[in-house]
Amino acid sequence: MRPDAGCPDPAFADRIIRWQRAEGRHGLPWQGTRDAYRVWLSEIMLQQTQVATVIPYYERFLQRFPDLASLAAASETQVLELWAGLGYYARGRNLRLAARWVMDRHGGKFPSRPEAIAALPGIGRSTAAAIAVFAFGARAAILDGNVKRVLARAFAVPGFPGKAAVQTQLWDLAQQHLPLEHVSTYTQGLMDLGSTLCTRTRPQCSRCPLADVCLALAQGEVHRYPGTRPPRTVPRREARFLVALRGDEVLLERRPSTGIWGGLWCFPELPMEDWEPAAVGRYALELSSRRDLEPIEHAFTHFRLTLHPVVVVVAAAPGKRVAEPGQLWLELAQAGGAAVPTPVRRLLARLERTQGAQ
DNA sequence: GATACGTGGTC
DNA sequence: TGACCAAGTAT
Repeated sequence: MRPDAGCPDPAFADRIIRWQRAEGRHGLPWQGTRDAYRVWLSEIMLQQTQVATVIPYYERFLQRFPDLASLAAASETQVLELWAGLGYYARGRNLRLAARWVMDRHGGKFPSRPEAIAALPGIGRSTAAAIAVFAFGARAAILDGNVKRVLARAFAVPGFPGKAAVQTQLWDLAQQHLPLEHVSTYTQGLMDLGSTLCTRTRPQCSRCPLADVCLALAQGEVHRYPGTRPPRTVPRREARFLVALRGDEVLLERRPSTGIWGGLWCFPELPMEDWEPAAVGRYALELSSRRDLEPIEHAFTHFRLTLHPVVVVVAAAPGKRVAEPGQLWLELAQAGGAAVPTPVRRLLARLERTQGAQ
């Protein structure tokens, strides 16, 4: 690699490129293609989500929606059925919206300039750069969790990367050290380094290609970088789930697109106290029996939720077979494939077992 | 600038 | 058990 004014230290990139070729990951399902649709899909699924979790979702999604046009033609619920369990459901909703945007405004051709890519919903600076690099061979810097950790250690950048000032420094470093050539190998190498050697706990510095130049290692303070998040108290919330059974069917309701589990189908949420009038009034149910289930604990990043399911058995009303808009009577046997969040899926599976046993 | 947004793995 | 966090973005 020849010296370059735009790259103050080509040797840094060189170490990573050589290491990636010899020791990096090469067989991941989204590698070995420059199909922008596949690259894009993988980058969205990989946001805040580990590789091992993504792989089966990625394969299933591609089988069902093999190209951008098929995704653009899908309903939101169809997309969310394949996203269910992966989390951060705005990613799935935005993926579909972006596909329609590309069909309508770019004639079905995925944009190649990072600025145009970043204009699509669900795509920020880092994801846009990753797509531009891997699908179009662009020269652009990414900054994901792996890269933040590698750069914070290599250049001993103090502070929590969630803070804007720290993040700005890391973006500058990422931009400055971009090589002129082999950008995709370099980019993949940075991520591979962060995920296999330069890990949060127990980094394997003895095998690291940056060991000679890493400032954190020279200080003997690798564990201090990157800075840790300031402590936060996790609030607790409670919610009551109405599990309405009618024969072998259960009532689900589509959640608003804002807020937790947006756009997914879920048990209707009722007030914790005095829930029966709401159940009767809002859902026009005639309750013939009721039974409390064991509370369910569900932990999110930003709060803890205790769910209190109450099972009510509803008389089959021949005149009311059709659900209201936004409501759905689903056969328990079909629950496994529905666009429902994980705790709902678990509860549906439990119901199917107990109902089937009766 | 701070917070909302999921789930599963790790220690 | 609980804290922390992973191929971040939107508001």
